[in-house]
Amino acid sequence: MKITIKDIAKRCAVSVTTVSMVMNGKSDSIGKDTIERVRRTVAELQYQPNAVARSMITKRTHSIGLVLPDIRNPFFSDLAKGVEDYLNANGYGVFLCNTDSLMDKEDQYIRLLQARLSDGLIFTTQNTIESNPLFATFANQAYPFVLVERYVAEPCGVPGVYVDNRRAAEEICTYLIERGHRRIICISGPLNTTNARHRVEGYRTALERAGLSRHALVIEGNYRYRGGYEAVRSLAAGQIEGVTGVFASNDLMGYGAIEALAERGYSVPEDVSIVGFDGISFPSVLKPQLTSVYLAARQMGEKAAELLLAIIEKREPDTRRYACAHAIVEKQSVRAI
Amino acid sequence: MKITIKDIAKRCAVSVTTVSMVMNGKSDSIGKDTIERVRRTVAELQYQPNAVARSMITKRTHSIGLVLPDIRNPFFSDLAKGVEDYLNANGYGVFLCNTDSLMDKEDQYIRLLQARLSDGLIFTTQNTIESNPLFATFANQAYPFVLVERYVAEPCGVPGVYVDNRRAAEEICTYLIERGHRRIICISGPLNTTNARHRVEGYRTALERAGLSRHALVIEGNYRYRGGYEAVRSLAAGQIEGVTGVFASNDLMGYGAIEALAERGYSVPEDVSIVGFDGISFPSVLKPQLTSVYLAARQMGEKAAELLLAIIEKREPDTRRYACAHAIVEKQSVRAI
DNA sequence: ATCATTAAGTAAAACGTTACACTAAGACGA
DNA sequence: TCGTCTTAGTGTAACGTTTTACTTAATGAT
Repeated sequence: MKITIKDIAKRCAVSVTTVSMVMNGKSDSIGKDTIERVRRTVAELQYQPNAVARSMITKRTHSIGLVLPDIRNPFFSDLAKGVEDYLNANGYGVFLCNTDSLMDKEDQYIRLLQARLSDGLIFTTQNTIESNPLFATFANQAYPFVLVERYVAEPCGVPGVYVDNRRAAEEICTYLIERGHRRIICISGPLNTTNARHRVEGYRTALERAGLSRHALVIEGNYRYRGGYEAVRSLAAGQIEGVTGVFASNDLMGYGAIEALAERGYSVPEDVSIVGFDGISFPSVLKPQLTSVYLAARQMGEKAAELLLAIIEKREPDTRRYACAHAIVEKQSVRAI
Repeated sequence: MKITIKDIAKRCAVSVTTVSMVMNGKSDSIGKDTIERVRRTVAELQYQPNAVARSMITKRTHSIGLVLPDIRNPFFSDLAKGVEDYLNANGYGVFLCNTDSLMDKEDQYIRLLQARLSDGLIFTTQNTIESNPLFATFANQAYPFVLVERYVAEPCGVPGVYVDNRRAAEEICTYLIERGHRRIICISGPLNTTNARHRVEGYRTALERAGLSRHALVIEGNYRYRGGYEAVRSLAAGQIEGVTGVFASNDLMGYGAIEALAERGYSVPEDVSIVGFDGISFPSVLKPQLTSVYLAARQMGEKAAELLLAIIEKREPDTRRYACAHAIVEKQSVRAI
């Protein structure tokens, strides 16, 4: 039999209220010796308050949900580590939810978490957030949640941690242009996500400014290794002819592109230069690694966790948005021509 | 106001019992039309049973804890994905707990999970499990848990998913020996963990059989990139002279070793061959990747989850141990001499 | 006409806490 | 002596379910 607060109360010949107060540090009006007696009994019987019963009253579970496409993507495992570190340090637990970028798995998870056990949600889904009807539900119920690296149409005022994808993409593409590249193609993320669209916009802006718009070519990918590989394979000979630069909307696709390029006889960076986006890191002896826009996934996770906790603890909605800095990190995938 | 079972009952003019029964499919003795009426009202008001209240009675939270050193290590994120996929498909949630290989963080987490919200635990900690007093606690309370890739002294009969580390290590070292290597050193994991010790034993056995014991040299690492790097740096010139083979107890350390070797002027695999252990995977265009013992982390996770669920659902202890297959996968880090 | 059986429910206890509104006893000042 | 304060608590409702044992009305068999 699991031991309960009543057992402690009985042993100490006090009321359960007293024990509860001692346990929760609300012992202003409890005598020194009583406190001591309760403490000793608790230690002796190894009493642990039943958190479920406590949640029943407090309406708090001290756990939150982290919804992301796939923990195996280093970007997300970094992010998850940031979230978990921050929340753990603050007494919260983290529910891990991989959606595999599937809309229904995502919906299912959200409902589950909301109904079940979580005080809030951190969201990094790949899906088109704008169209998700659950958003309205959240807003109505004032259910705390924070977005990471995903946008929603402005009117919503959804709190979150964001990157200036337009600008970052423009910068990294300009970086290629400054190194003499003229024909640059873009492998984008799923175009139903706002962040993918913004990255494409940045790409277009950079080309436009340099008067290279006529060479613009966007191939839609899926943010996966295989997607980058397929994107390059799908190119007609005429489309790839003369291309010296590739902008991949995330690093994983960039690596996939390198593989497909190699199969077609182009080596990186000798024949074609590639830049990526998100800056996931691998053991540094592995080569070639992508020159990329580094996104500080871990810090983003920490910031998101901080924001969510603030919302949960204030018990009122918040619409803050944190911009997350980005920086170009040079590796071995670009050659100046 | 969150809507409750009472609201539904009132609207339908039935008792809460009836609603509860309909919700839980125990509707053998409820009329067709009543069921229909309740269902419609539930859908209409978007009622979701409060899982905390339910847990109060059923003593089940339908969530489990996954305790591991660091989700950013690809071995663990693969494993986590396996765990999560299986459990999610079976209606369970997963609490993610990174211990950073710190004993106190681990203890803290275990207590938290046990008291709080989880029906069981999956354990992949780096720590010396044998000495953890919590083990006794588990056994006494019959708290369901499963170990993955960690051993405990036999008498305990702890259920889990295991690899035959001795044999696998012996095999991969023999693989090196067969390719002509004579002077092979070993970078081990923390020697207070059983799996690290077993891998060292396998290494020693392989050398012994080939009559090479006099060349045996074990340097203790920590299963991290940096640890492998430092291990090689710590070698005296005389110790590294003539070495042509390195057995790293996990891949991350193997990559770290490559970096340190490069700094000392040895290239892999031309001057020194390296084999790893666990077979974590990176985008395949990155080179050189380690020839390693592939461990099927994801399947191990799935199997562990399956085992845990079986234990939880049977409500009785289990001592099954699953052996997990291993296989040598050849990449680019070994040269025959 | 009576009894047993079945179908369709219901009332209330229980789960283990916390929160709220009380109280009893003593001290202190006037 | 009375009234007020303070100290050190206490009793009980409430949280939202599930579970158990019970009820009622209709039906069918004898």
